[in-house]
Amino acid sequence: MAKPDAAQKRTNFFQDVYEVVKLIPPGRVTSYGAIAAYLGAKGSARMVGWALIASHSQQGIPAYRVVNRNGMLTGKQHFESYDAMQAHLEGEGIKIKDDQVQDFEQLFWDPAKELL
DNA sequence: TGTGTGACGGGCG
DNA sequence: TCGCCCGCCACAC
Repeated sequence: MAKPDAAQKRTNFFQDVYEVVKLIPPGRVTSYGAIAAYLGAKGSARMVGWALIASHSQQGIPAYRVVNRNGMLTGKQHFESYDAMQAHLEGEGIKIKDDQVQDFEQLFWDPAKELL
């Protein structure tokens, strides 16, 4: 792989998470555990969430399409604005009620299943 | 070098 | 049924 630059000292794990998140189709959402499982880091969903925090340094990372297993926008407070995450999701036709994605099971996008 | 933290998930009382 | 605890691995101090 490309030699690690001082400015790009991110591990492949982070980049891997970014790639998966960028593959999430509009109007769809996924969970941290699903991405972690797809990366083979099942049980380490926390790492995915950590990578999403660092995703702010990168562009084209629709982190707002990633929610927890309950479909709740747990990471909204990490966005530019407290309601930015909800606004982005609603902009794609996703209904949000009380920081929770409506019809989450229907909008759920599993990378290990859809992307395969 | 070691300790603590964290946008989670699953299990147990 | 609701709530609490433990486990996972990478990064920051």
